[in-house]
Parts: sequence; C-alpha cells; structure tokens
Amino acid sequence: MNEKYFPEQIEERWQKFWEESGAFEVETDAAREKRFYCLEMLPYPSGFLHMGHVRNYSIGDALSWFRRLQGYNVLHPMGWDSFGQPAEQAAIKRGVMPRDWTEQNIAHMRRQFKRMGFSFDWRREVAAHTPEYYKWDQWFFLKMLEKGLAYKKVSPVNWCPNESTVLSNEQSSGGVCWRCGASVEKRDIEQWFLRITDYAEQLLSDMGEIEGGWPERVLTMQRNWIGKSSGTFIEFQIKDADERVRVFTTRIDTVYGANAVVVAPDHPLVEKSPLKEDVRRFAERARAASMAAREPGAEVEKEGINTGLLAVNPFSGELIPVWAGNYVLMEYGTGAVMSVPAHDERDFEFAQRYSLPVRRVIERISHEQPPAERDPTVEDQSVAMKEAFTDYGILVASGDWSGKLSGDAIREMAEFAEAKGFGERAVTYRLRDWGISRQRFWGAPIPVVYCDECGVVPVPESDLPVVLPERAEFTGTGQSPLAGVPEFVNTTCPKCEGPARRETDTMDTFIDSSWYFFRYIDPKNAAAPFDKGAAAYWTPVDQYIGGVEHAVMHLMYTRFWTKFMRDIGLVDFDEPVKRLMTQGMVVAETFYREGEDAGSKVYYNPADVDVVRDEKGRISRATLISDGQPVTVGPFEKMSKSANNGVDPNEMIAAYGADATRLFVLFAAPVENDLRWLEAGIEGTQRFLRRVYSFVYRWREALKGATAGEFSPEAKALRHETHRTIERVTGDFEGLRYNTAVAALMELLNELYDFKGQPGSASASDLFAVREALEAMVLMLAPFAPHVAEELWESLGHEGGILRSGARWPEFDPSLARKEEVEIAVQVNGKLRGRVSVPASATEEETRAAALADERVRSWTEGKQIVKTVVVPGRLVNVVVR
RNA sequence: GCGGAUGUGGCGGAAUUGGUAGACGCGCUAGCCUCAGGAGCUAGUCUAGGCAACUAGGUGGAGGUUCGAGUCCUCUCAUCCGCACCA
Repeated sequence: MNEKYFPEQIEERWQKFWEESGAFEVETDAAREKRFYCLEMLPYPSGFLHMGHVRNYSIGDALSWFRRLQGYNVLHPMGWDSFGQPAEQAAIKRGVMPRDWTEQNIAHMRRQFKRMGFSFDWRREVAAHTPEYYKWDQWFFLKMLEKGLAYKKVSPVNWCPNESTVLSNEQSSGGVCWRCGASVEKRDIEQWFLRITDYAEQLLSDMGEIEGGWPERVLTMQRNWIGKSSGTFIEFQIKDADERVRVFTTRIDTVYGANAVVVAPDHPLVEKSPLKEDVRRFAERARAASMAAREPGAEVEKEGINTGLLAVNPFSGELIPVWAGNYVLMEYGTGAVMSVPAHDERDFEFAQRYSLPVRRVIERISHEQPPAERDPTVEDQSVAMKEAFTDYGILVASGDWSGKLSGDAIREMAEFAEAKGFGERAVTYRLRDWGISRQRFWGAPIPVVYCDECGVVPVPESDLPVVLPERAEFTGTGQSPLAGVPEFVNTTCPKCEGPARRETDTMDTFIDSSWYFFRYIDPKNAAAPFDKGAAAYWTPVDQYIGGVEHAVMHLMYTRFWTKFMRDIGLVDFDEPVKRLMTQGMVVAETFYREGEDAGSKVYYNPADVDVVRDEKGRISRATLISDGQPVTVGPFEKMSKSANNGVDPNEMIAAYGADATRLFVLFAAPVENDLRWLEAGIEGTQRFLRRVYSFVYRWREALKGATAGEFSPEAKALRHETHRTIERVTGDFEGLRYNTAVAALMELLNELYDFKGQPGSASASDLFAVREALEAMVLMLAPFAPHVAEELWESLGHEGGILRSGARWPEFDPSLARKEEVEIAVQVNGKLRGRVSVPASATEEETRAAALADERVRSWTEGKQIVKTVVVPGRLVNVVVR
C-alpha cells in the first residue's frame, strides 16, 4: 500500500484483478435462492460516454455491489441499443458503413465503461445489430404475425418531395427537411403495425401489480397515454341518404342539446356532401395548417364548414346540420362527434364562432357548481351562457328523460339506444397500434417476402435470421438503401419457390429494447430467444434504472412485449419490472456573451471561466480566462453541446479517478433530482476518499493487535457510531438514498478523526473499535468507490478481493446502535429552553423530573403555574405554563 | 387549459414521518503549515443584537389545527415536468 492515494494506480490494478478473476461473472444457479436482477437502460453507442451514463450506471452498480455483499446472486449486465439513425446518417455524411461505425463506437464505449470500473458481467453483453440478436426480433415478429398481432395498413409518413425520401419526425422538425429545407409532405404508404391496442386494458389494469414500485408520475403518464374512456356510440341517420354517421360520446345525457354533428375534415361522409368541393378545399387547408403548426403552445383556432347534409337526432327526431371541423380528429373515436355547445367547451367555442344555437339541457344540482346562466325567454342560450357547463347535473328539455340525474341518464339512455338499435356502449382508448415499419437500412429486416403468386409470405423460422447486407449505397435520397441492394431484395418465395421480393422496411428500434434484458439471461442461446427456466430464475427485473424520457414509449412497449411473451408461454408473469427508478438529468452552469446577431448567445465552457465569489459565497464576477473580460452567468442547464457546458467523464477520471467521480454523482443529489455538476464538488469527494485512505494507512499496522475486551468510554462511543451508521446506510440503500448514505459515511469518518488515541499507543480494545469502524466503513464504501475499497480491504489484512474474501455487508447490533444516554430537548410553551441528558431507559416520570430539575428550564417556569407536561420518551419534554 | 410535482442558509441538500430546523458536502472567513499552492490541517459560517452566556426572528406568502408544524388542513404566489382539441 502506497502512503499516498493515487487513484489511477489503484483503479488500474483492481480493474485488472476483477477482469482476471471474473469477479462479476454470475451463473444461473437454482441452488442460490437469493438472487437479484439489477438493470440499467442500455445505451445507444454514440461513441462517447457522457455524464448521464455515468450517473445511470453508478446508481445501478452501487445497488449491485450492495446486493452482492448481502449474499445475493446478482445479475448486472450491459449491452448496446446499436440499431438506429445516427449510424445511417454517419454513412450518408462520411461514407462509413453503419456496422463499422457502430462497432468502433461500441469498442470505445466499452473501454470507457471498464475504466469506470462498473461491475458488469461482460460475458453477457448483447448488441441489437448482431444477427444473433435480431434473429429473435424477427422470430418474435413471426409469432405476432401468426397470432394476428402484426398486420399491414396504409399510414402516413413524412415525405421530402425534393429528395424523394422518407424522413423521421426528427429529420422533419418544423415541417421542413433537415437536409434540403423543402417543406415536408405527408405520404400514405403501407406499413407494419403491432396490435398493442389488444392489450390496452391489461396495460392499464396490470399497473396495480407495480404500483408502489414505480414512480407515480410514470404510471400517470402511461395512464394518460392509454387514455381509456367509457361512453356510447350513437348513430345519426343522414336525411335523404342511405348513410348513417356514428359518433362517440361520454355524455349521452346531453344528446338533446346537440346542435350539429361535426365530422373530421377527412371523414368519408364528406364524399356525400353536396358541397364536397368546398369541404375538400377546407380539409386541405386544415391539414396543411396542422402540419405547419406543430410547435407546442400554438392552439389552432377552431374552424369548420357546413357540409349541407342534415342528420336526424335519434332521441329527439330533430334535424341538425352536419359540419366538418378541424378540431375533430379522424384518428380518435369514430372521427365524428355530436356537438353540444352548452355542455362541452370545444363545441361551445365552435358554436360561438359560427353563431350556432346553444341549447342548455343540464342544470346544476349543487350550489357549489357555477350558477345557472339562463335566459328563460328564449331557447337559444348563446347569449346568456358565457361558457360551457360541463359538470354532471339534472336533465332538462330532454323529453321523457327530463328530471333524471346525469349518471342515471347516461346508463339508461345507452340501454335505450342499444335496445332501439341505434347505439351501443363502448370503451375507447387513445392508445394506437404500434407502427414498426421504418424505411431505413440500419435495423432488423422485417422477415416477410412478397410473391406475385402467394402474396405476403412470412419467412420460415428455419430461414432466420434475414441478414442485412454488408454494404449498400447511402445517399440520403430516394428509396431506402436496403431497396437498392438486389441480392437482398430478390429472393424466392418460401411457398411456391417462384421469384419474390423481400420486405425492405426494417423494424423500429424500440423492438430491440423491448426484450433485451431477457436475452442477457441466456445470450448465446441459438435455439430460442432465451431459456425459460433461466428466465424464471432471474426475472422479473428487481430494479430498473433509467431516464424518465422513456416513461411512456419504451416502458409501455416492454410491458406489452412481456404480456405477449407470457401468452406464448415464455414467461409466467404479467409485468417485467418490479421496481423502477427514474433518475434526474445532469445539469451544469452556463456562461455566455451576447453574439453578433441580436438575441444569439455565444457559450463558454465552465472550465474556461474564472469565477470570483464574495464572502457569502455568492458569485460576484465571472470572467473568461483567455481574455479576462466578463461573461454572463446563465442558469444551470442540461449538459449539451449547444450550451457548451458538457463535462467529459474521461477528463474527470483522469483528474480525480473513477471512484471520486462515481462517489460524487451519487452524493451530490438524490438520484431522482437533477444533478448539478460542480467541479469543486468532486474535489470534495476526492478529499473524503483521501482522508479514509490515509486513516487506514496510519492505523493498518497497529490494528493487527486489536482484541475485544473492556471498552473505554471513547471506544464505546465509536462503536455506537459505527453501528448506528451501518443501520442508517443499510436503510438508505433499500430506498436508493445514496446521498444520505454517503453523508453517514462521512460522519463516521469525522468520528474516527475525532477519536482520542493514536495507532502507537491505543489499547487493544480501542484498536478493536477502530478496526470495527474501518472494516464497516470500507465495505459500505465498496458500492460507491469499489477500487479504493478493495485496496483498503486488502490493507486491512484480507486476501483475494472483497467478494472472494467472503466479506458480507456489515450487520448492526441494535443494542450498540442505540445510545445509552440520550439528550432530551426541553421546551417551555413550545420553545426550546434546555437540554438534559437521561439514560435511554429512563421512564416518562424520570424524564419529566430531569427536565423540570434543569436550571435553565426552572428559570422559565419560576413563578408560573405548570398546566401540563408532554413527554415524548427519548425525544423531548414540553412544559406548558401559564 | 387540464393533470402532477416541488418551494428549507450564498449553493446541492438533511430532518428518525407531528417532537432539538439546517446533518453531510460545496463555497466563504480566519489561523497554522509551506519556497509556493487551486495541496493539507484547525476553527468558524441561518439572520439580527451582544465580548459572551444568551435573546428575538426564521423552512415562498396568509390563515388554521395542536402542548408542539418544514411536516397536517384551507387559501395564495412562484417554479418545473407531463398531456394537449381524446369527444
């Protein structure tokens, strides 16, 4: 052991040791009942590790170490979400093949991960772009096709007319092509979809199984995304035509207030309109407007046009006009609504704009509801009502239904409609089927073949994987690069062996990430995606950790995938993840100056800025080091290129070591909060590690003479601190409260520094107490700073590395964790007036007596009448006087 | 607009879930050590008054419940996030 703490030497040494000894390699072992699956979201191999990754994997790594030390068989794997657009864009820009680009990036990032010392079982590494992996994407697709869960339908894509190519949403943001700036059009093409909507109800109801383990806000977002709504379909007959229009409503009780039927501009009924040319022009305008205004916050004004058609209200028999309106969406419900302006805000706004009559059919039943705005002299309330009344209430002007309560009316009117055959109750969902077709090269090919004779033919399982070609032309224009590779496209029909063409669409990369954590369990399996028995041992995942940006899509898809795997017998549970932790962003200071153009900013990296603080610690001045001139201090923002506030993990490792870097990201903030990166902060954690190190260095020889015996008061106090710390840290780990766990360790170290006694002269029992404290400290430090913990553990006389040495997470002795003497706060009329020390075992009476006997307390109670005393044993006494 | 969350020193954050507010760290101040230090060590650091013991105030704001409120309730303000014509 070196006298000084040199992180780079220690870290290199132990990384090598771990690798050579296979320290983190685990086996599926039914004999080991205690097992734990710790999973972090797999990264996209962009080529560079960033601080968000460091945070994500530090959180998971700490938990993995903790569970290992507790004796669990811990699966902690890593892989690569290695399909996706950036590789293809690199190919277009620089001509490098996606595979080469991707694999170089993976190699680089893998080195960075190893340099961080994360405890992954690298033998289980998987990468989505390898045929061994995506073969099973294709296999799952075929299973879905077989079960009728995969199907084709016509659906729009973003289309650049200039380059004749399909664009992703990202490539067409703002409605213009990312490369040529041409305005993007929608084009309808046939694409593959997965029927996730078949699982909508389960995705909703199974949330009950994971509530408590998942953040409430994630569940809420998923609930909103699924968007369940119960209501009724009602059919309106079109006058003088053999057509009916179907609407969906949750408020059938307001049907007597309908003043119109409003359909989506692209609703098929529009074809029957006598004014269909006008309506079509309107529809085109509406479509163009909705494409252009995709920016959030821009509320589109409600517009519409009368189609000239009339519909019959099946309840009242009344004739009402049919309008086309831009606020009605073809994708939701039936693409048509009954417009009830008196009781729906959007309909109200629409009616105001086009001066349609407003008929009120629901009255309030409670005075807490808004007062009735009603002009009894006229039927049309468009003048009297200032806004829609959307509450439930009592029906009026609704024929036989008048006088009923909304709740009853909704049920009875739906039954009536069903009985009369013009309606039915239904549940609709906002959730739509999952479009998985991508007109791109760098993804898993969809395994179907098109044959002129046989039509759409699935590739037989035995022919999987359908392998991507090694090379293709990447121009960024025209059709998908895959379609330009004849060896790939031209094939024979598996059915009739005649000439056929392969599907050239590839799969959405969310498919890869929907089941990757099952592949880790059995990554080399050539006969199945994974072994059922092994999966039953390891899954569901005990703890999943990742960014909240995946709260909806990825986590919804993976839940769906799991339910499908259950239905084909691969797993026997409903939910893949028991506990989910969503970590906050890593943010850093920003510094800037106004740029040349008005409103533009030039950002400077925090490393290039010198900050001067006043005596309070507030920033008083910030100057650019290179020219000494002031810069503006901006807010903390997510680390990014554009704000020039990124920090390269490599530089941090080089300057402070992987251990200090990891310790800092876990200590600086609770894991779910944003993390403010401050270079000074990491210096603080390095200081802590150095202090631990040098303490062990000074004491390690003397500690060989430690034996338990009669303990001095100081030793007792230290042992109390040690056991109390173990208790706190253990509890903090269970709740992933790393920041307070680290704080507790720092407190214990402060106690050690305050300990009276020197290595040369301490008694054997004092040494025992110090040794006990240090061993607990080192083991509890291992999840945060494993390299230095290994080094210290060895120097305390343990051979073979922490895990192999049989070390276990320290247990606390409750009798030692408890204090013998406790300090009791004494209040007089709720104000703190003194503190007294009593034995922990003191009774309520003894505590009260001690409090009242205290001199300072007496000076406040003197001459007053004691009305009562409240005693909280072990905590405080409150004396109430008058 | 709807839904959710959060407001505590100069800063990140603690507070055993109704019981000593500000743990731990950063920053800052002073001293020691040093050729030097962006190293290390020691002490201090919520605000105001006081040499001090101490006193008063203090958890965005205003009320309330309670012996006692950062914590519970009502209203209000601010910030952040999610969804957004979902019928």
